[in-house]
Amino acid sequence: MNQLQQASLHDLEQFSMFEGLAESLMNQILEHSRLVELSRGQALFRQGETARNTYYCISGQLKISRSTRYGTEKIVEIASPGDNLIGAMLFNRQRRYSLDCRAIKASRVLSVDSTELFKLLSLSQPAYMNIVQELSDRFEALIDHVELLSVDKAKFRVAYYLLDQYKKNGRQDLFLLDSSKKNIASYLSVQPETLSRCLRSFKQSGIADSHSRKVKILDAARLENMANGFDCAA
Amino acid sequence: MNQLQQASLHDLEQFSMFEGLAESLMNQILEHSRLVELSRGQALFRQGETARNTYYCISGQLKISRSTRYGTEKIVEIASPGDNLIGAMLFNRQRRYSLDCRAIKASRVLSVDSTELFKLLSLSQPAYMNIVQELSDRFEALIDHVELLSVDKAKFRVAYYLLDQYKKNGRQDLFLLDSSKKNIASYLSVQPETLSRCLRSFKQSGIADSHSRKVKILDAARLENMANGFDCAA
DNA sequence: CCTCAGAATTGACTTGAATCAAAAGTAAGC
DNA sequence: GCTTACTTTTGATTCAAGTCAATTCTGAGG
Repeated sequence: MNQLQQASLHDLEQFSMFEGLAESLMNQILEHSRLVELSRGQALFRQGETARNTYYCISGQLKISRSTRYGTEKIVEIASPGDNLIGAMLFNRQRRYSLDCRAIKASRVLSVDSTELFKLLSLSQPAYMNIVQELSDRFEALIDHVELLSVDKAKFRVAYYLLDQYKKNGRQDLFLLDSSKKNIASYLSVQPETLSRCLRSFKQSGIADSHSRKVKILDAARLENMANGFDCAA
Repeated sequence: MNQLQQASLHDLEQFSMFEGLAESLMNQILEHSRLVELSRGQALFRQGETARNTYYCISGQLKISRSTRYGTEKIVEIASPGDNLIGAMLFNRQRRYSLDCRAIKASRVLSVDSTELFKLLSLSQPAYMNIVQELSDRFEALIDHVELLSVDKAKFRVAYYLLDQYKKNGRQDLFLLDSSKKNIASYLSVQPETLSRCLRSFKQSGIADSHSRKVKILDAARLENMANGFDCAA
């Protein structure tokens, strides 16, 4: 975990949490910020550790996961540039990280001292709204994930995921999966074998073609049906 | 949905979100509060509706659930007196409720105008910390729930739930389930039949006895093992 | 450009939870 | 206290997903 030079205003500006803040405040935040570089596979923080810093992904990709009491790893989110690392944004009573964070690719991360950050943000009305907004949005995304996990059919979950990625890529027929299938399987709480078989089944029934990380949506309407739990026959 | 008289300071004081606030602020909040009474089965709000109010459970019991796109209902939380109704606490970008809320028993609820509440709370440093704290805690509880749902063995989920209830009841051997088994099954994302069979299996293997809502923990150590994914043979 | 560990696929098999159906038990509201 | 609707239990069956094992593929790093 390599520490770099001081962060710049430009680094801060790309995160919605810092939107609309006075420049003087931004500069104060900057004083408690630094950039951190991670190589592939390196851990940024582990669940249970004292939560000293709040992190934001500048470049690369990181996975945020829970080490379950069953010894397995459940990926809760795959963070890309522009995302804040949710595991580190929370202020639980014990001031400990409740999730693991590890770089999937070589990554650069903005690190801000949590105590100082909250002290500064609490002085500013827009900053306060940003935090509440961010937490609310994250909460809501997690509720959506709970809904997804409550569906017992793997095919529906995979369809929903593909549809989601399709929408995120501006409904381009052709796009790339944002992570390895192993990670996606963990995110969807299915086994990699099951994900593989689902994708094959989509290929056979002409819904979506896939090869390594490339995905081609062939029939968006049917994919949508599948994601909504219809079209069980496919 | 019957509207009652003005709420009192005493009604507000039992919620952690209002802890440590100046009395003048509390009185201002009170001006935008009212009490609402619900009979069994009545809806308080539905997902998609404009989120005008923030609600707190004073008495009774309410279920907070997501109507899934598969047409099923997934209970996210069962709220008891002292809980705020999480579905109504969020400020998502669309200002809409993202969950359903319905009374399980006849209930009394404190309703506060969201816009005014946030305006008032944002002026106070302790109030700001309370909100962030509350959201963080809720988020973390939801992460725990995601971990639970990621376990595919129903027996482990049920064991975890029983253990959780056991702890919440001060490790008393004998306690009552806080809701119907149908609701608990929905919360655990299993079918009622499966829950029933799990409980029977615990009875047969001498881990926990149960009869209607009464539960008696017979072997807490084995229950803990089961909740942690061991003791598969039982 | 090669090498090699990890990722992905595929097949065979097992298991456990969903589903359907029917009976028994509860408790809410009159 | 009765009635009735709903909840819970139980059994039989089905089928989807996990598991295990073996092979192929891929891409990260030297």
